[in-house]
Amino acid sequence: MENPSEKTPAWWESLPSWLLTQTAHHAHRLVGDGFSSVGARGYHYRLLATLEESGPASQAALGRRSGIHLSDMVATINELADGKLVERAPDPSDRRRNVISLTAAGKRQLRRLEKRLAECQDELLAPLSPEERQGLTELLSRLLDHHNRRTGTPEER
Amino acid sequence: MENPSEKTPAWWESLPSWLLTQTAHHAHRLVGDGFSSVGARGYHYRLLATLEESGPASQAALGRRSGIHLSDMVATINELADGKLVERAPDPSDRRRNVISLTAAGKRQLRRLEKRLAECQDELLAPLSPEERQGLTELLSRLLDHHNRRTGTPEER
DNA sequence: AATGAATCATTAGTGCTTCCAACGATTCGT
DNA sequence: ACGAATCGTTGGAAGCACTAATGATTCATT
Repeated sequence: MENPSEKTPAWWESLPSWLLTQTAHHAHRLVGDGFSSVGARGYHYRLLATLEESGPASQAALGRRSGIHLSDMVATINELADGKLVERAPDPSDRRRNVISLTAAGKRQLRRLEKRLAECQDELLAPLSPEERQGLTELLSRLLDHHNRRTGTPEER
Repeated sequence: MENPSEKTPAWWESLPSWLLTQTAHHAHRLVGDGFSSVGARGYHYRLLATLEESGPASQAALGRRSGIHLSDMVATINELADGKLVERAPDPSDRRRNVISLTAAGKRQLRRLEKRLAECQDELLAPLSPEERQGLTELLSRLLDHHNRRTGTPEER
């Protein structure tokens, strides 16, 4: 949707689902640009952040904790390992597994990404007052929780 | 993100950009399912709705008004024309153009889609009170407006 | 201990939406 | 009449999420 130049008073533009997806599109673009300005993308950040807070772990475990699909972990780790941000070593205690761990460079990259991310939040919410920001966050949390319960985390197993 | 089964207390999950994109993901899924239950998708709805409120027009004009990229209009119109929901006729006054118009069947389909769409809004906002729904809508509108001004509608020409 | 079930890493491929680049054909501006 | 702009079309890219299949390894049950 690069060019809504001609007056576009489409009535559907006031639907919550539209407002939500379009605003999210802007958010996604902001964050994506922020990440790519340091040569990364969303999956990279999520994996690095998960690694820091879980410590070294197998790809499958990291996938579960970060919400990244097993099959996408492979490429993500490959890319990060190419840049020496992450290390992949076989697990001696379980030869099916690789143990992934964060390098010092990876930690530095993570700091950069966190900084960008914080800037993006501010840019995203620029027109809102602090109270409004908190209100929005709370409403969205409730919605997300509700829908995650219904579909996302089926409490499986 | 099908499987966040293992406790996933990732701290980034409280960031507005995350809440926004994830909630939007649910919204998108809800609406997409609603549409596909009558054999359509988002672009179909947007084009049909735009056609009804603008009347017959060229593909380029419809693209501008609906926010659908020129290159995506082709496939969208092909699909709708296959189902006789829309008609594509050469414009005698400008041989570069096609004139696209809505058929009776297209109008009926539009009514169906609007119905689904309304149902989806309700499902999407289920956990919120009427006041909260309005508050959310207003906050999102402000955000969207702000960002559209900065990037979306460059007031070009 | 043996066997079937589950887990792990990997490859390959799908879908959706948005966008870009390029192309001929046609029309417009000057 | 000329170059510039517009129109339709094709083909491709990216990001995110997900599906299916495979071989290797480990686990759980009898």
